[in-house]
Amino acid sequence: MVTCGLPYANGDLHIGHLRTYVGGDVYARALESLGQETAFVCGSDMHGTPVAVNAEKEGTSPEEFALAWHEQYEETFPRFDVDFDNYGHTHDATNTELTQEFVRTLEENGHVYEKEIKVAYDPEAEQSLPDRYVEGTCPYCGELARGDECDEGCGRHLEPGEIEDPRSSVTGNPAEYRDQTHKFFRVSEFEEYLSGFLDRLEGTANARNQPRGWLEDGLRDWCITRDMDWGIDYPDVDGEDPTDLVLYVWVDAPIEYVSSTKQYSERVGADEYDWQRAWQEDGEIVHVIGRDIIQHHTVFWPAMLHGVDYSEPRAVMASGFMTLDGDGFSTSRNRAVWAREYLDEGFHPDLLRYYLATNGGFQQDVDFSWEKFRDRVNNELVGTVGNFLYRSLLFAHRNFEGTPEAEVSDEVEARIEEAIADFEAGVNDYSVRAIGDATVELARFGNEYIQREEPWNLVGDDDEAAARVIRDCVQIAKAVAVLFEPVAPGTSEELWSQIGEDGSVHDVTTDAALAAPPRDFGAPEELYEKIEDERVEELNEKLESRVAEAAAEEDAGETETVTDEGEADAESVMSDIEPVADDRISFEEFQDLDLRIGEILAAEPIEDSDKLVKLTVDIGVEERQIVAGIKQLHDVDDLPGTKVVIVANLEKAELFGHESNGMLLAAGDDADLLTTHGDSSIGTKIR
RNA sequence: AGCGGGAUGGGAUAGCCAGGAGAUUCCGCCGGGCUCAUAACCCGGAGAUCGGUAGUUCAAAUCUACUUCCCGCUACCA
Repeated sequence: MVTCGLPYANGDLHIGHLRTYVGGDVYARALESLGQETAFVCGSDMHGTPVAVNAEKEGTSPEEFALAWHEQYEETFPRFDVDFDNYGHTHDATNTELTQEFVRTLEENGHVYEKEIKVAYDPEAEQSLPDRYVEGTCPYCGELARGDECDEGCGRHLEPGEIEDPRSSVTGNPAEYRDQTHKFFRVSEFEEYLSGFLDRLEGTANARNQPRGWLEDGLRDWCITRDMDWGIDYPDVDGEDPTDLVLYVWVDAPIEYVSSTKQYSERVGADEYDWQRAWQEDGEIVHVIGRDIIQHHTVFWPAMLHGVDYSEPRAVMASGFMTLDGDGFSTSRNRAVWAREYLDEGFHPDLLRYYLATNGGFQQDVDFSWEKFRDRVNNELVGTVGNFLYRSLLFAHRNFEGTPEAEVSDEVEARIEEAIADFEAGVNDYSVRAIGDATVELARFGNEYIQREEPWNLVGDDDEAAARVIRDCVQIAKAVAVLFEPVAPGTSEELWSQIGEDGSVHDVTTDAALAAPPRDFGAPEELYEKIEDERVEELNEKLESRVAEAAAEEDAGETETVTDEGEADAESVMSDIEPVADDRISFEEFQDLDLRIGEILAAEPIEDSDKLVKLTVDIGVEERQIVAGIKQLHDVDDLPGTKVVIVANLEKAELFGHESNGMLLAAGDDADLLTTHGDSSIGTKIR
């Protein structure tokens, strides 16, 4: 039983997200290759306040909003060969019913109680304000804080009602507190159980260790209801509806793992896969998640499972995050490589799968850059794996029209067995990386072997010896197809048919790696293609200009329409003037800035852009081309002759295809240009 | 503040749980070979006292304690 953390139906998928899904898919496929009965399920996470709020912003219903994203995910995963046996969503009937059943059982077993708590309420908008929809002053450190946590200041968790001067982060209205009865899950009584559970838990070290500290601090009971419309209704208990609240999103989200398995079971029949056996009897459950949701999968979720007498997870594999050229992905700054963008660029999914699966330990953070991507594809997939396969199979085809009549040597048989053992060890260690590396190392051996045996010198001289060598190489090629299937399902399938095999490599087990290949096959084709340097440059330029453009738009004060986060918006509601940054810079750091007086010589608007203007600026020592987001705010024809202040040593950027070599300083949304009052000459340094 | 993860030749990484010849792989560098193959592949070499200190041990990258520096989490970002 393998599951992947549910994607939250609130935005596009980028390749950082894919790390978890590719990891889960590789792991599930590898289990199947080892002959294990496996179900691999997932679904979209539809509920929660961000979906409700973003739907409202777009003027649509939460259901419609979430479903649109759900459909996109459902379509995207298969394109990366992430092949779930079932992909559902938390709002479907199966999950709604099962979630309510879970909660009813928890109630029956005495794990839930009611408690009156203070809830923030916006009297003007007539709505209650759950979680982070409240902002105010932290009672401990006096910093601006969210309703549930002092995120900027001391980091303390805040109980409802604690925060001072509460305001709605949506409307800015002052909030008041009202008493409301909520349901609480008695997590605290599971402490002992969970402590034992963590001792038994397998998977990555971060997932096993991180929750320990939390447990030692003592668990707080968990409020499992929210006062909003979007979500799964709190179920009837004893025939009565005890509350008109909905369940907290983290209650119904993990239950989707079970629901999705149930749907799979119902589709293929319980003989084929029995969800109840998997979840309530002797199933071995492996959760593959991102490391940000470790707590939910190692504390709340096992407690819930235990509370309803289901099986506990055997392992949690928590992936590290991804960075892009060393910095974090940022959806709001459009600094990301999007899943669909990758495919639109025409890259084979196997290339990214290989990179994500083997570029570092699963729990390690991994950096992505197009350069690194190119290097690994060209050196390892093309140079090592692809080259070995192509040279071997081409040689076999030309000289023997397929697999030569000969026995596999003991050496090669032993080496393939070793690769299978490595593969299996990777599965047992929850190491996606080891699973992938086992095959690449086998191919590396293949290259050494063919080089050492030099069959090209044997042909015509000692055909029998040549036949033996090539027979070995074809066997290695077949083993590569079988063992590389989890990481590279698409190219492995191609390879499988290249060596003349019928059926699908997805259906065979690792035993097939040692079985004889078909006698005849045709000329092979190259499985992997090199990525050229120009291509990498192109991709980097695209990324840079996109980021620069997003930054320029933000500078121009156009963030309102950007759908995500909402937190940036919230701040502007609180106050029109940004507070002065707490972090002071040193005088030396200030001196790093090369600020100069310049004069605009020429200005022309950039086509297709709302606000960008291309300027030629004289900065004394030279003339510079600078692109600035000021078109709407100034009459472009009036700009020449204006003295401005520019940052001369800012790194170059490309915006809308135009190089910008420096930055113009301007104040606020109106792009009020900075200039001088005296007669400082052009090129004067500002200090 | 607490907790988690990390620190390994110039760069990037494996090994650590189950201690054992001065350590993996990829890139880069130097030299050689081969010519079947996608200017690819193979062989050899230079280069690291495995963040630091102290300990356990016949033996420490690996275990223990302390310490420095990065990254993250702390209850809704994969």
